Amino acid sequence: MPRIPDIVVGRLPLYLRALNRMQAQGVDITSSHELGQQLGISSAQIRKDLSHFGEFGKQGTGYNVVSLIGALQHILHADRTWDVALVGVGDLGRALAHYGGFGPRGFHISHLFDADPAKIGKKIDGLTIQPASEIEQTVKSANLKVAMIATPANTAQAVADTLVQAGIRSILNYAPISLTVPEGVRVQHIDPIIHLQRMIYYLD
Amino acid sequence: MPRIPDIVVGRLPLYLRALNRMQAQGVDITSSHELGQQLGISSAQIRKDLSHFGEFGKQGTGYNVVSLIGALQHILHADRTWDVALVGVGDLGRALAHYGGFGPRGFHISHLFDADPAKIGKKIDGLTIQPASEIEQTVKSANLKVAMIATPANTAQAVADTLVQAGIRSILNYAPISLTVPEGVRVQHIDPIIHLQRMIYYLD
DNA sequence: TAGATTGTTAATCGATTAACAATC
DNA sequence: TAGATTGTTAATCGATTAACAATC
Repeated sequence: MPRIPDIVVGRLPLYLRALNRMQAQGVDITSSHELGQQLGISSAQIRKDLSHFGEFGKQGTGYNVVSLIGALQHILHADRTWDVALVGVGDLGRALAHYGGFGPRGFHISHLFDADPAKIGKKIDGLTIQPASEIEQTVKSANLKVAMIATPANTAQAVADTLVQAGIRSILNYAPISLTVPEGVRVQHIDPIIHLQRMIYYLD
Repeated sequence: MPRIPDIVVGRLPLYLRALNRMQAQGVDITSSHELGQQLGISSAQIRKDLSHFGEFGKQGTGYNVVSLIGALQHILHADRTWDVALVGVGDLGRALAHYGGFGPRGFHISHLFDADPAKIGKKIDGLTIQPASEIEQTVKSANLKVAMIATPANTAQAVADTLVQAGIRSILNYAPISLTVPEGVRVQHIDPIIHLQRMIYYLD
């Protein structure tokens, strides 16, 4: 497989989400044009992106929704279930633990951690909250590769360091801070303030 | 002001967040190099981005943290408080309503809406949940421009249409669906699945 | 077949980076 | 002054788009 630009990989999940929606609505076949309209992306870009990975369509017809979903899931490694550690069980962490959208898309929150002694041992949806001190050993023995951080900003970097130390390679960070991680570890940041500020620039 | 590329505007909030952190740590002066290291961005890019808006540094010295914060807040329109409507008060909506990070950054959740009759009239942090049927009138009379959607996917587009109809121009969407909005309305999507899938591609 | 859409190439467009004169 | 860092220009790099032959 040739080197794929990050920006191309980043769009594949958007295609997959739109295709899943089409499938749920009973659509069998789609085209790069239709997909592009739904996503606000040009049809040429969609065809170009897909062409990095193979040929998935049929001239004159378009793409079979189900088989393109399968192909994209395979490319993204979303054709299996990934266990995920969640560190920080405050309001946001609890909302994430309850969120029903992970399971159907192949992610399973398998472990919860928190630093607050009052929370240790409590259960959320049948999952027991473990002390933060157990992160390293637990993540290692469960061989987890994916984690979410939902702690306050001031502890997020230390948590990330511990997670990486334990073998985590993908971190979804909800703490409002830029995390520094070694080469080979991926971080994605979710900070609503950043998104809001990107938009209010355009307001008067 | 010349036309600024979206991608440049999109980085300003990241600069602002890093600078706020520096200020909290008592740092008075920084440089494009230091800022870039913290964010994983080249120093040249930071200087180029800022140069779209004016001259904020001093040769040989760098940037005064406090005054660059002020300049960026002004550019982004983050030097005032924006009232925000929140539609959908499930687990996630409640977590957002409780989140303490909005106020200090100039956002104030001023109205809550939900479609569930059982929730109407209940209070969260002193704010009464209003019925979704009141969105249009309330948003208009409060002259709100910013909203967050935290409803299920199947109602998000209808909610967005109503919000836009009522004058909302910036939507932060937590529902896992691509929203379609008219020209002149900005949408930012927050969907953890998308971010997770972007990362697992790189795992084996 | 006629119509439609893919996959791909080449051209265009835009963003990033390197380098340096200006200057604090 | 000597050292450092800005703001900016020009060069490089990469991404997007337009266009079309291939073909279902």
